[in-house]
Amino acid sequence: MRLSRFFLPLLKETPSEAQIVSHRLMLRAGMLRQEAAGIYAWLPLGHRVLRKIEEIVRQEMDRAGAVELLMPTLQLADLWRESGRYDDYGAEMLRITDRHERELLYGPTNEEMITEIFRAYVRSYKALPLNLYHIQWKFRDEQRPRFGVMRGREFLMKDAYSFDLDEAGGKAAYNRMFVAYLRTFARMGLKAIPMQAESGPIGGELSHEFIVLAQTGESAVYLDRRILDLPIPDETVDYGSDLAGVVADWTGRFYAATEDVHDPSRFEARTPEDDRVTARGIEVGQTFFFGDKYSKPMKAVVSGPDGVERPAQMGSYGIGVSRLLGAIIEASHDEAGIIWPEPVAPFGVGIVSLRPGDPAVDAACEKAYDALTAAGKEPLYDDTDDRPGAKFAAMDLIGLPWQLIIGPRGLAEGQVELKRRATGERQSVSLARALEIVGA
RNA sequence: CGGGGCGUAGCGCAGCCUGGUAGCGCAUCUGCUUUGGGAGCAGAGGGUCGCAGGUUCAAAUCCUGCCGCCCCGACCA
Repeated sequence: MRLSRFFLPLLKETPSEAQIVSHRLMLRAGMLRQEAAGIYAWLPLGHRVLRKIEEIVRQEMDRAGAVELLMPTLQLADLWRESGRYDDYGAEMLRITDRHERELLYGPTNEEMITEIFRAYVRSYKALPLNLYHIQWKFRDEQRPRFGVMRGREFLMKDAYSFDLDEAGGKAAYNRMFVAYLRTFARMGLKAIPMQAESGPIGGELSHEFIVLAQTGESAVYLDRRILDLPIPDETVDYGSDLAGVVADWTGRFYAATEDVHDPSRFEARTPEDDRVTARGIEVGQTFFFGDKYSKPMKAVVSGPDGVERPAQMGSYGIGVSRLLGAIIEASHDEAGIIWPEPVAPFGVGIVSLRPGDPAVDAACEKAYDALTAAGKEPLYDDTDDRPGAKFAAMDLIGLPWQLIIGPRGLAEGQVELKRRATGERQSVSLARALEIVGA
């Protein structure tokens, strides 16, 4: 992409509504525009990151055996009356009436709808286990939206729903999602720690919150340092095998709790003083196993091998896709701007032309642009007439992993400059060598 | 939902107390000069002062109501 053809409305000054660093940086980097409290338009740069995150989530869900579908944003109130949650949910649920006076709601989650779909088609244990997921916009009418995408009202969420015949099957499904979550967040460059959680309005007794550690996190967390060194299952993990051991490693060995459920005396009893860490965290996902909480009232039953019908054992598994943008920035930035982990960066390499119009500079930039494009590195080529200083500041702000700086001075000596955004490290090398280093 | 604050040009703000018909910086546009870490000079465009009433010869300014947004708390993916 040529910057002169892109839409990247950078702000030099910080809009006054933005309080936390991720919100400020997303606005300044031209990723996001607020349209109403907690409701945002995703500008091209933000949209590219959103899609990258979504794709990682999708790949890991598919790998774990989940099947993607897409449910609507609007749901009938009657469906929610079946589970009893229409009245329970309160003012957080956005309720809408159509021209026929039909009561609708903008879905805050989809347990009822997925259960309705399941019961319409699935009758036999032979179709199980089944895990269906979608990535869709949700709406929760927060009393006080804040922190940009970290706590918006409209947000993009991946939610998966597992169906099994019995509790053992349901817990195995839970474990598969648990492992998939470890992998998903790790692939985005995040340390997300599963912590014992309250299950809130979703219900159920088995639940974990996945918490990203960041100094600016919304809530305090307490954990055993050693949990940070536990290995993440690699891509060869066998989702057909028993994963209870992996889950037990992450949940049973070391203390980790959010402030809501923190128990100081247990923390001190289980964790040596030197390993006790108090930090702040951002919740990016939550897993629930809730058995027949929805399947029973909604009559989603399957026949077992014995011919007896019983309610499906269900779990649900959410990831805050749009919130992850904020969480990643909170965990990865400096004074100059964002530092994107490579897998979610909107572009892989920024090419900075220090003198557009100079034949040698133009030729070198074009060559780099073609090579990087061909190698799938998704370059962003700053071919504008801005001054060098402005270009450097812009590149640092938008946080691409690499900056390839090409100017007449260096080219005269056969060199370009390659800068690593994360470390600030620069090296002067030949263009060919620079392309080799970034993998083109 | 309790408490507080703010709505003036795309962004950041001053002006309001003490009414006299709107200003600064950045950004934008034009020209010239510049060009390796957010350039300089000269000129230009852009605002029903959140909305609706009211007071007044006159309202950004005073009064009333409404709307929107932000912050602290309670609550939450």
